[in-house]
Amino acid sequence: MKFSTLEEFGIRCLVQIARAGPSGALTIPEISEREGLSEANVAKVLRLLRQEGFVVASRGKTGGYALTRPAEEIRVGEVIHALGGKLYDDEFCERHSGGEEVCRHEGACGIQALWEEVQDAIDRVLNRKTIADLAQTPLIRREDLLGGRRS
Amino acid sequence: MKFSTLEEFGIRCLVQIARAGPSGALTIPEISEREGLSEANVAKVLRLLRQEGFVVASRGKTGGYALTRPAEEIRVGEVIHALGGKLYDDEFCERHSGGEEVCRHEGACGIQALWEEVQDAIDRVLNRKTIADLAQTPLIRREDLLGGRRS
DNA sequence: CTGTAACTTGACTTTTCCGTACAGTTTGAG
DNA sequence: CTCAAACTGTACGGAAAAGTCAAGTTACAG
Ligand code: FES
Ligand code: FES
Repeated sequence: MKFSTLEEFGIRCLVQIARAGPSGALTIPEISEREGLSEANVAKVLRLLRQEGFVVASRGKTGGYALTRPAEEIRVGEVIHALGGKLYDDEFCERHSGGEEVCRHEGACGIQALWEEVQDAIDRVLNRKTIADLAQTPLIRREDLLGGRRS
Repeated sequence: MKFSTLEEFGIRCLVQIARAGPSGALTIPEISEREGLSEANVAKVLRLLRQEGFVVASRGKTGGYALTRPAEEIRVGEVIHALGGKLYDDEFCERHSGGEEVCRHEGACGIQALWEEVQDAIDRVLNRKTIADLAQTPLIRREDLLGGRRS
């Protein structure tokens, strides 16, 4: 299983904006440069984030994107959910018309139960992390990792 | 995020074979009919399952697929892992050449840590379920669900 | 005012993933 | 021996995702 690029890049962009400070903002070129993505691609992701209400854009020469809420209040799960949909939705079982009645709507499908369990496990992890948690990196420097022992 | 169809169908096929009993086997047309998938697609999935060592095929007029191990010993996580790869692998960070050193190999990347956490949560759920668990459905009948209260 | 730097939008191209088709090989029943 | 029923492998076409491009709008600096 894997995340879509929209989901991943969405998180990355929000984290970068969060690092600009509580009332700071970043432009598309800035985010592009810092995250190593093309400007066009960043623009596409940010458009979705704006439509979903996570960021606001100001136009013009001094424009940029800013968070609509404090980074501490944006749960990662929200973003993933808004950008990527669910693993198991209500239509899921409808798409299978297998010959066995038991795997349709009889409520006794092991696959269905397992999928929901996985979805819950993922959501639990994603919902207890916020963008702020990801934004405040420990900022370990290479020197600390290598030569921290002596000298 | 979502599972690939190979991952899902792989599980479904193994569950069907498991229901044929410990030493039973099923043919492609049988699985196809029971699971509601095309025969060509079932064949494709089973080929991978065979190459990964989960099933053995016997050819000829009385052929079919059987499990190589008891269903109780096949963990769902194994199958997903063999068919779909990992959410976060070692090359993951190499694919990002962002401008910030901190999100490359400095060991202080919040995204990387989160992804691993999600991967672990998924694996925990998938590894405590076996194909046998999914194969033995409670077989709840519609009457039990509706009129179990009286009469 | 004017020009530049930024956001906005839709369409387009590329890539990847799925499902299917088909031509082959094997095996056992009759 | 013959043939039908099964597996095996490759190759093709469509659909969805991912990424790109170009033309337009907005707003501030100067
Ligand atoms: S009933 Fe939904 S997957 Fe089986
Ligand atoms: S995602 Fe790997 S270092 Fe940031």
